[in-house]
Amino acid sequence: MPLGPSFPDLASLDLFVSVVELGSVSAAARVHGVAQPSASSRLKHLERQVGLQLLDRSPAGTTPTDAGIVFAGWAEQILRAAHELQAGLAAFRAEQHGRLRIAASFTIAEYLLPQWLQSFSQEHPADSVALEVANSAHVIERLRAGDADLGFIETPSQVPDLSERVVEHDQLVAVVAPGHPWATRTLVPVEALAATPLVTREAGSGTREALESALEARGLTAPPAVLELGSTSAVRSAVLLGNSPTVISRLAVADELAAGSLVEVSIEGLAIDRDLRAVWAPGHPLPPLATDLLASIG
Amino acid sequence: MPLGPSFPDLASLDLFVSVVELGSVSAAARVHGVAQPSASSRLKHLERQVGLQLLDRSPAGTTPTDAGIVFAGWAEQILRAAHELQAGLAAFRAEQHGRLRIAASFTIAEYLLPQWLQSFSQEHPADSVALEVANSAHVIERLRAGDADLGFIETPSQVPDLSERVVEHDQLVAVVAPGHPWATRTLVPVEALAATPLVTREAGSGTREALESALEARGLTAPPAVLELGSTSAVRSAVLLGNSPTVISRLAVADELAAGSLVEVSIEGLAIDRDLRAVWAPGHPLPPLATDLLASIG
DNA sequence: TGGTGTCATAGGTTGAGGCTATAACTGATC
DNA sequence: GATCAGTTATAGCCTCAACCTATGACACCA
Repeated sequence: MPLGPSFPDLASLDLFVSVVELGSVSAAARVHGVAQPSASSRLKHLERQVGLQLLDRSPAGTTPTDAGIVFAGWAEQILRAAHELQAGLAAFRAEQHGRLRIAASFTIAEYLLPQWLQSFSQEHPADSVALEVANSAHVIERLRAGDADLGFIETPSQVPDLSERVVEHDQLVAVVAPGHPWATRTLVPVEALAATPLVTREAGSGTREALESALEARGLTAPPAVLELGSTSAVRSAVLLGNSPTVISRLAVADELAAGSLVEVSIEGLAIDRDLRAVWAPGHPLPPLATDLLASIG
Repeated sequence: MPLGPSFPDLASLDLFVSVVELGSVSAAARVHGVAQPSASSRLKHLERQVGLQLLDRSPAGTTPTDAGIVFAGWAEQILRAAHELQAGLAAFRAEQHGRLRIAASFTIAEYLLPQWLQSFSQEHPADSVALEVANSAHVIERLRAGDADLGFIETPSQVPDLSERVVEHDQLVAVVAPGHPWATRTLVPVEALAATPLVTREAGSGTREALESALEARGLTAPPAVLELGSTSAVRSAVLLGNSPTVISRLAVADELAAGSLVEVSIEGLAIDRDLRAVWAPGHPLPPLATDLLASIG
């Protein structure tokens, strides 16, 4: 569902947060490279858009109202996500020209990497990171060929010839809409899952593969996909409307599960854990930048 | 630090995600209430801004490229935060006219409530929620006066005359910049903290109070504040630049800690836990909407 | 071989938002 | 107390970005 027609501008939110931080419209205007009257008018427009008084202005400076303080917190969440996108974008654009070349699988690139990249770029403003996204097999290829310094993959098996370190843990989980009959059951048998058509994300087919092999290990075949979609929010709408479950990386639906807009279903005897691992070629010694990145991931 | 000058528009990101979901520029244009050529040109502009080809167009429809898939995932994170802000905003505007009147403390309103409100408004599109933000004492007042149906507070002590339920757990943590000497120490004594000037957020003074009373319990007085700031990102910059620690709600810095842009410091013998609690007047029976909300919080 | 869908281009119009210049006010300093 | 450096708001002008309608080119299905 689209955003409201008069939703505030990213630039205005950014400007507003700067005003709260700096205590002055003029100072914020300077930081943003615009004239003070422009900033002033943008802020007035912002307040009219949201229908709240956000700032107390005085000839001595500007401070947020109570509503403004809370609003600034909410706006910061948006801006944080925006900065992460910006960091990811820079890495995408850098392609082969980066000082540190990363190849990552889809899931990792979407949900983990932006945060890493953003904090990395804050600590190493001079060094650019190049990002390439591909399935796990291709990531390994790139490392072997020396076209990437550091890879991130999600395959369950170990890779010979490569050094590795587990950096994160993921699970495939079954989720349904809150109104679905499964939502209230404590345990659903595997057979029921295998017999139910699924909505699938089907971007990196790594998740699909993992589901299939887990079911085959129990002598079952994976259920047919009733729909294959290209984005998480498409999956979410389809699950909500279509009454079908989906099996998807927990990372992709962590927020929905926390908010309760999707419900996790325990499948009896089916736990698909997978380690997300950093990998690199032991021949080429790991560049210092890569070591720094791995260290900051924790 | 401000966003880049040519950062994509929220509306364009929203449009792009819709295209990925629907597989068609025309369909996305319809959903967004704009003409197809406008959508087409906005998307082309978006691709020029980010410097990447995001879509494969054909007379049969439009599908995202690999980069487009990942980009859509990043964009969805921004849009999620935007929708949360929108839900919070609606609650702010509703003031006294909402069917469910909530009064919440600053920390809860900033970091927890938007997510709850968003999933709630999806499940109850007809019912509006009114939000008022105040310190914990004032929240209790509003409940007693019957001006609010449900309150959320963060005071450590129990409140007589009110029913309550713990909904979340919070901690005050000490954090420093990654380069700070404390960042590598395993344990810092309380006395060192009490002797060090702090940067503080100082929005809801609940956090300040909690720190003071915890220190006083050990016979210490709280350190002077070297700076009092109005927003989390202001605190973050001050901590990074000024080499001072801060003591702040873990909720407020959870993302920074995860990304490694701030580092948590364990203070010896100082653990300030506090329960975040929903409270309501037992006299007035809890409205069904409030029950639903509490249930979805989990 | 229409018909219905897709997307792109062209041309014209409008309005939002920017800038400069100025005014009104506060608080600190001399 | 007067001046100076700081703050924000208003007025007027201008430009360019973004929209819409109309049209064209191409693909797929019946």
